[in-house]
Amino acid sequence: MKKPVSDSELEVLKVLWRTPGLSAPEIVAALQRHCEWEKTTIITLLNRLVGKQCVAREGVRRSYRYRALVTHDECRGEELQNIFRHYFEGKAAALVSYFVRRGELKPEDVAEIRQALAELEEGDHD
Amino acid sequence: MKKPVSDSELEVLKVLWRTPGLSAPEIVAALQRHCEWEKTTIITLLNRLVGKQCVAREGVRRSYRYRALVTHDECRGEELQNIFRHYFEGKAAALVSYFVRRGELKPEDVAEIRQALAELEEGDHD
DNA sequence: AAAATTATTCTACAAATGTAAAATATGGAT
DNA sequence: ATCCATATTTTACATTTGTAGAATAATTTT
Repeated sequence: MKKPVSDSELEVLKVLWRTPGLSAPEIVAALQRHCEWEKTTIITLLNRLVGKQCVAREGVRRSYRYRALVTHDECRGEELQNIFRHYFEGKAAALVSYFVRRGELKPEDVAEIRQALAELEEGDHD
Repeated sequence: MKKPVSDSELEVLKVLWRTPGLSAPEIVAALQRHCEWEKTTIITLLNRLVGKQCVAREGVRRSYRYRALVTHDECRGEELQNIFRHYFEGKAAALVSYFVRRGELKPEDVAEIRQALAELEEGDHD
């Protein structure tokens, strides 16, 4: 059971997914371009991620480097699994139908989904 | 901004979605058929839901009746919106692609999704 | 070397969540 | 009227999350 990544922690992870190997100050800088968090807030989140083994820290004091130990997809997976089990009894189709019902799909989305499904069946032969 | 419903609270809500107007003891009984929670735990959750105005309580002491004030879909919406914004930048197609990539879609799912998309385009003319 | 700057750790604290025991109130049985 | 069973409220307490100030350590500048 992976520890869950909280919403705030996720923001930090996103930075590391984009650019692995950043230092804490670099992460802080990157995040502060878009949000209002204090430096220490961000570092707390970073450390919590290290504690959860979602991020690894390497190097020596004053020049630590961080990189994500969980992938974007893995993380989404965790959360989706959750909502999925709780709300859709694990049925992906129910989830998609849900979006369809709510009219949240734009024409491009529909096209893209069709595309994805088609590719799925491509590789499906035998 | 609706207050979010926690995972445990959700279980209680589910019971009320299935059968509106139950009393606390009835809710307890229903839940205990599937889980291990103590009576007081369940009632705490119920009260928190009332506090969040997700459940209404009516009647007089010793025979209160409860019913959900939020729908299944509304609740899913909240959570999905969230994960959605956080992980898929709000793109439903990205969500579907995700499932496709992970091979989580069974043939029935694919069929169901196609179906749903088709219906969507039906109603779409003009 | 002392001072200033910067990186990192510690400590803090409120709100939310998961979980439930203890206390109390009330209706029904005797 | 008293006691018992049951319904409801209070209180509790650990953990997680969001948020950050205070303290400390290490490096650079003067």
